[in-house]
Amino acid sequence: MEDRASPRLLDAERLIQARLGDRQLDFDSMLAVSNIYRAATAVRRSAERGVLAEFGLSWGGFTTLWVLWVWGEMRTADLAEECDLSKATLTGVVKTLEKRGFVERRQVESDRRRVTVALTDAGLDTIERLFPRFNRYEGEMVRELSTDEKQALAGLLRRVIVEAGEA
Amino acid sequence: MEDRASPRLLDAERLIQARLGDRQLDFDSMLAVSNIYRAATAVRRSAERGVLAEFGLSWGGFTTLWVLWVWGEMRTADLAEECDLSKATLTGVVKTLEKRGFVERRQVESDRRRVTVALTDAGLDTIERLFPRFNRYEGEMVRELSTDEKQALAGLLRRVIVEAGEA
DNA sequence: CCGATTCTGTTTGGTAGCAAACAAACCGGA
DNA sequence: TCCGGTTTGTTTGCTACCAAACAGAATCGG
Repeated sequence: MEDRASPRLLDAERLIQARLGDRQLDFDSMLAVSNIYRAATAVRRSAERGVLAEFGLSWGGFTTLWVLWVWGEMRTADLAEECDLSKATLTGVVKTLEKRGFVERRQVESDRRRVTVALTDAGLDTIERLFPRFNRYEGEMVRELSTDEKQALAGLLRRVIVEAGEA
Repeated sequence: MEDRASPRLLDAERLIQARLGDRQLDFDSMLAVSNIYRAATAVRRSAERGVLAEFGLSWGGFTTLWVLWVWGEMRTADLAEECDLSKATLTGVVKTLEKRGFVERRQVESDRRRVTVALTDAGLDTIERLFPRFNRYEGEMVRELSTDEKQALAGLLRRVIVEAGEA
């Protein structure tokens, strides 16, 4: 019942419960939220040290390439929105990707305030080679879960995203 | 059925599916992993802009205070481990918390390489006032979920943490 | 046209985060 | 006693990330 792959509680959780057990607190919500954060950190770290390191990309850099691949050339503001980054952060990420030769900036003729970002040939080649490997890695991160469980997880998280996104 | 609180897919997910639908990919795993990350970002951002901003604390700073509150005075290495940060990062976080007067470093007599970190009175006062509010905020982040769903979410994530933590 | 306002992306100034290099302290064997 | 090897926390050098301030460009009212 308490096997390695599916412990009822992590050790840390057990200790916290023991130390704070008599205080009045919303333990279920606390575990849900803190596990969201811990899982995200674990997943990101694992990806950056594994498949992304081989391509010299950070999580944010990968996300940006991925979005440009899916959506094509985009205005800076839309790209930031889609990558879930502030436009200030995106400026930096794009700068790094430009240095690596993966993307290029293009001035918009009709409105010279605007800038679009597009994949270069090298960037396209990279994301096309990288994405299948990244997707396989994603599968490994959740390989303990059945298809139904993956969908349930994504669905539960979706409701948290909607809720937290508004607050 | 497709109400705001519980959409089957986010808009972005729908678009990605439309654009990549004919490629061979593990869509379930992709959605699970990317929603983990998006949810964590949303939760962290919301907390930092809300309750944590009032106390001038980042997510990492809060975590550190919380761990010290639960566990008491700790060696640097154990604190980093428990906060899920590298020891290099922890040095910086502790430095910031020291500036704010929330924690203090103590040289260990028996082994002068070692340093422990402990809450100051101000730090203790802060975390005792902050934690109940933070916990209430956590409840709001997942208020759309029933108790069973919160536990299911935490349990599914726990298995991802174990898996990703090893890879 | 012209001035005020709005919009867009970048810069600034700060914290956070990591890996790798580092220095100091400890330890163990000769 | 001394000399390698190990452990511990910090420093260094880098990217990422944000909010707020900013500057240039567009736009709209008159």
